[in-house]
Parts: sequence; C-alpha cells; structure tokens
Amino acid sequence: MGLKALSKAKAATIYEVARHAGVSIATVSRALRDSELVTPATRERVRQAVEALNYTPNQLGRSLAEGRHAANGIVFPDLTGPYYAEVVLGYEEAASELGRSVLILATRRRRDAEAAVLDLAGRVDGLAVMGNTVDDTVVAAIAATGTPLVLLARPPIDGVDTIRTRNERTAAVLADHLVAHGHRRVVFVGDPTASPDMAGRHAGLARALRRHGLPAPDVVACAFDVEAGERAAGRLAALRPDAAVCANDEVALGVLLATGAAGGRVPEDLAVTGWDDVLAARFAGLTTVSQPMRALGATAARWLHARITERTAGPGRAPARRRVLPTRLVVRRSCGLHPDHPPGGTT
Amino acid sequence: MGLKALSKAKAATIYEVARHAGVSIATVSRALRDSELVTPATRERVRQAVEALNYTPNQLGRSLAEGRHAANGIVFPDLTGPYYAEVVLGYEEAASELGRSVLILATRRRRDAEAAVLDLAGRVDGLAVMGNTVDDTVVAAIAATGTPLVLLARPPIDGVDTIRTRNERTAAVLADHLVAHGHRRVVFVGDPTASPDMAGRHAGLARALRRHGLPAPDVVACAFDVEAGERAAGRLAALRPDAAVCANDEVALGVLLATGAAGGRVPEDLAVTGWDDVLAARFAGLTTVSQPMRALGATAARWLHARITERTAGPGRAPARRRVLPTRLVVRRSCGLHPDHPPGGTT
DNA sequence: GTGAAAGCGCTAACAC
DNA sequence: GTGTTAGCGCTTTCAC
Repeated sequence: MGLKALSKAKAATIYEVARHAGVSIATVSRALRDSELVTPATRERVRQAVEALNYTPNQLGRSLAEGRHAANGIVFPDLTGPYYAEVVLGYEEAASELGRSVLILATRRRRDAEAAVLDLAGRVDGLAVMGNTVDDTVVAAIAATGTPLVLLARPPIDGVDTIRTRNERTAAVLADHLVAHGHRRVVFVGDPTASPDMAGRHAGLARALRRHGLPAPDVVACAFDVEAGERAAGRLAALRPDAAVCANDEVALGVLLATGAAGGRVPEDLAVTGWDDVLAARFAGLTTVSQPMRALGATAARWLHARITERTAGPGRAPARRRVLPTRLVVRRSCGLHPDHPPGGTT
Repeated sequence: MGLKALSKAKAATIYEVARHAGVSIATVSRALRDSELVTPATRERVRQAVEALNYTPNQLGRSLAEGRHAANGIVFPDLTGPYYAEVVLGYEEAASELGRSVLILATRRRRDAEAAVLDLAGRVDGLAVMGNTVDDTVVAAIAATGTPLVLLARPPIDGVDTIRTRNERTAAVLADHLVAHGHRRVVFVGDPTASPDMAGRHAGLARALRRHGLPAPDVVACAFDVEAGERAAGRLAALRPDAAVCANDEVALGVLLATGAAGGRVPEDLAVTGWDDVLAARFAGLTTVSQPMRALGATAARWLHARITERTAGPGRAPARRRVLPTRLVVRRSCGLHPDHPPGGTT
C-alpha cells in the first residue's frame, strides 16, 4: 500500500496467463496438467504466455482446490550429529520420489514445541514424529484429526504406525560381548529416561548382565554430546568400572577423550562402547552399534504415502503397522583386544 | 467416493466450529487470533468448540487468504556429512524463531532438480539456494517472480543476496602453513570445478604456492566422500607429494585411511589436510578449516525474513547484500609435527 | 476443445 | 462485539 508499489514484483496468476494467451483460466489449468484435453495449438499459446509472464503456479491455490498439500512433515529433536540428519535424508529422498515436499521441524531449543507441531500438522498430508519431541497427547490429537502419522523410535500408540530400531536385543549382544572380554563392572553412561531408545539400550544391557549373574549396571546420567561425555568421565571413573556402555557415540567419544587426557588407556584400563556408528567412531576405534537410519526415514515416508492415498482411494483404514529395524554390533578395539580384530581395525 | 466414507476421518473446518459454538466463522477466526475484539465469554465458547471438534486450522486456507505461506525453503545438494545438516539446522532454528516453517529439498539423486526447485519456490515466501544445486537460469527465473532469494556458497547474481564462507584466503593461510612445515610438492585432492567453494579453495592454494615460488598444485580429481578419498589415494601416491590438501574432511579421512593401509605414515611421509572440521577430524588428528555453518544458515533465514517483510511494508527494495563469513584454520598433527601442537592434540 | 462458475478453508473489510 | 460477504489462486464439474 506504500508509494512504490512497482518495486514489489508480484507473481503472475493464472488469470493473467489466460488473458495473455486469449483463453480462459480453465484452459490454462488444463494445459498445465491434463495434457490430452487441449489442442496442441492452444497448449503452445499457453506455454508462450507462461514463459512471457514467468508464471509459476501458486501451490497454495492449487493445494486448496485439490484438498491436499502434497507435502509431508517430519518432527525431530535436533539435527546435530549424523543420526537425525540421516533419518531426515532418507525421508526426504523417499518423499520426493513420491512427489511430496518435506517440511521439517526441530523441537529442541523451542519453548512452544507443541504448538509448532500442531501448526505443522495443518500444513501437511502426513507427519512423521521422532522419539523425544512432543508427548503422546499431542500425537493423539493429531491422529484424531485424521492426519496420517508415523512414529519413529518411540513407543507405539493405539492406531498409529510405528517404526523403531532394535535396541534391547542388540544391547544384550553387546553386553555378552563385553562379558566375553572379561569385563564385569559395567556402567551405563547416558540417561535411560531421556528417550525410548535409551531406555531400551539400558534395559537390554541390564537384562544380559543379570543373565550372566552380574549386578545391574550403575548409571552415570548425562546428555548426548561429546562435552557431556567428557564431563561424565569423572563421575564414571569414581565407580572404577571395567567397561562404559555409552548411550551414543558422541558420549563415548567424550569419555574416550577425557580418559585419554587423564592418562587412562582404552581398552586396557577401561572398555568403551557407543551407539550409532558415526564416522568419527571409525577413527576413534570405537566399538558401537550401527543403525539403518536412512531406511528408518525412507520407510516412514513410504508408509505415510500409503496411508495418505488410502484415505482417498482405499477400501478403508488398514490396521496400525509396527516394524522394528535390525541393528548391528560393530566391533572395534575400544571394547577390548581381540585376536581376530587387531587394534586399529576399522571394520 | 468409496463405500466406507466413515473410515476417512475428515479434519474439522472453521464452519463446523462456528456452528458448534453458535457463532459465525468470522468470530471463530477472530477468537483464534485477534484476541482483543472478542468477548471472553465468546472466546471461551469457541475454545470449547475447538477442543470438542479437535479443530486445527487448515494452513492452506489461511495462507491463501493472507497471501503468504509463512514458510521458507532451502535447497541443498545432500544431507550426508555434517556440513549441510548444520547449515539447515541453523536455518531452521532462525526461521522458526521468526514464525516460519521450513521446506527442504535435496537435489542430489534427482533427475528433475530444476522442476523441483521451481515447485518449491511456489510453496514458500523465500528461498535459500546452496552452491551446487541448480544453475543460474533457474535462480534468475525465481528471482524474476519476486520471490526473495538468498544464495549460499555460490557466486553472486545481480540483484540477489549472497552469503559465502571464506575459501581463498584461508586456503592461502593453509598453504603458507604447509610451506612453513617444509612441504614443497603439494597436491589438491578434489574437484575444483564441482562447486564455487572448491574452486576457491584450489585457487587460494595455487595463489599462495606461486607466491612462495612453488609450482601450481597437481589436482587429483575425486568426489566428496570417504570412499572417493580412499580411491584417490593411489593416484595421489603416484605423484609422490609432500602434502595432500583435500577438498573436504571426508576426502582427507579417506586419504588417511588408505595411506595407513598402504603402510604410509602421516604426517611423516605425507601431510594431509581437510576442510569443514567434522567431528571425526578431531579423532583423526586432521588439520582442517572450520566454517561457521550454523551461522551461514541462520543469516540466510534472517535476510530472507527482512526481504519478505520489506515486500509488504518497506519503502522499496534495498540493494542486494553480500557477505563473506570468516573461516579458521584448525591445526592438528596431520599437517606436520609442531613443537607447539603436540601430536594427538585436539585443538 | 473450451468457457463459465462453483467451490476448497480461511481472513478481512464492511455492515449492523 | 459479531455477522455477512467478497475474495485469495486454483481445479473441476457442467454446459456448449
């Protein structure tokens, strides 16, 4: 409404294209999509008008008329570290192959995560929600509106699809491995209450130790980054453990760093393991667990697509799906010296 | 149109809320936003109706009416490795603080990147486009529609805001450092033509070497991941260099791995440097360059916001902005042994 | 094959 | 303070 209205370039609309081409907006719309119902000559006129006016259809108008967003959302806590980035990447890749845009939302560092997620839900046809972001009431509210949802790495909710990665069982395998190395005093470094994944890792560890007749692991609570791991190392050392099973690789790398700085040797004085198999784990010789993060995201996108299309075309709603993706122990030298895994090996 | 229409939960609209609350849709709309223009009693009735119907406003309708998307887009090649993830994170954080959703688009592995970017442009109020994604004609076409744009890590285009990180100058500093270590035969591992960033790193290196009276660096072309670096190591060794300046950390880590596997020692037999300062660089003792990736993304989001708001409120269009963010050499042991930087130091 | 017109869900004048 | 109504840009019957 100011003076220099000219300076505000205004995107062309379908009306201007229609006028420029001497046809109706319906014809323009058809020429841009229906293909076969328009004369080649007309189509060409429209094409030229589009070109001349540098026209790009406004997706809002289109989506509103079509009753769909052609977009999916994904909610995750953060994007630091490769874990979430990989999941998002897998999701984006699969979604865009299915012709859908992707909206992202990081909840960490956000006071109004709940409102943001609800808002996001109003902008998409389907939504993936990761572990530690918003609580079940929010998820349930969204599900109740009919928006297809898939839960990633979090406990199932009635009627909602869920995909997780194997935590308990692989944690138990890891524990068996540590026990085979002769480690007896095992400590869990991380916060079992912070997310379902963490709870599962801790539970699997405890279960396996008990099976071996060993006491439950002490827990050194800490956040999930390298610095937290470094800080936790002191409290950890006070417990005089044989092995530190860390909640993820970042924490394990922090423990590695701090232990080295304090003159301790890994694995001779302390075995250390992580989770995720980030790139740095390879260079630190860290024993860890690799997860199919890309597949997690891609599966979510495909399931959502199925749900979205079944809403309009399908014979009704299929029952909620559940899937647990396998994880794999990656043995390197930080868990103890192996004859068959020479130190420095990078698997 | 099927039989079981019931099974297709339909999101409530503002009309149903209005009917349920016994008011008009305008009142509902106001109660949901205007605040002060509605009686507390009315507001409460509306609130209850919203709750009862589990109503979430459809953002399409809202945005169409308001003439804005309240969303920003960002286009990047990929999300593997921390580089882009960090940029995207910084962007998302800043954008969501400004009340905008974020749409992402990865162009790698996409045959129709151009169409996808144009489509994205129609879904947002502003768009950030990173280095190696689509070419200038696409960018120019979008700019011509009036959609605010900011270019990241790519050469400026007339009238479009651009933010880059310092490549040439820091590459020269790195080169000086290598020369000070006594290295004379320096090879660039990477593809200078692959992106503006890479071109700048190569150019800065060449310039500094020339200044020292040394020949221009040989180039071992390679892609940008660890495996590419490992494969490049053979061709690299054939050149018998003193130092390998790698295009990024992934490549450098690949060279490190392959050199070690072949029995070579770093830095005694070969100095190696990277770029980006990924987490693994710290554990590999890799000399590298750290970039303010988060700030890159955040700045982009803020500039876009300013452009978007000036479109409707401002006194006209401000001239295109340019910014180069500083980068910093991170010296570790892979570039040569320092008295003041003991091997194993992690800066 | 093409045009006219009715919405899609919402906001914002403009009345009352 | 609240209701009516005219769009926002597009798709899609329904006529011609």
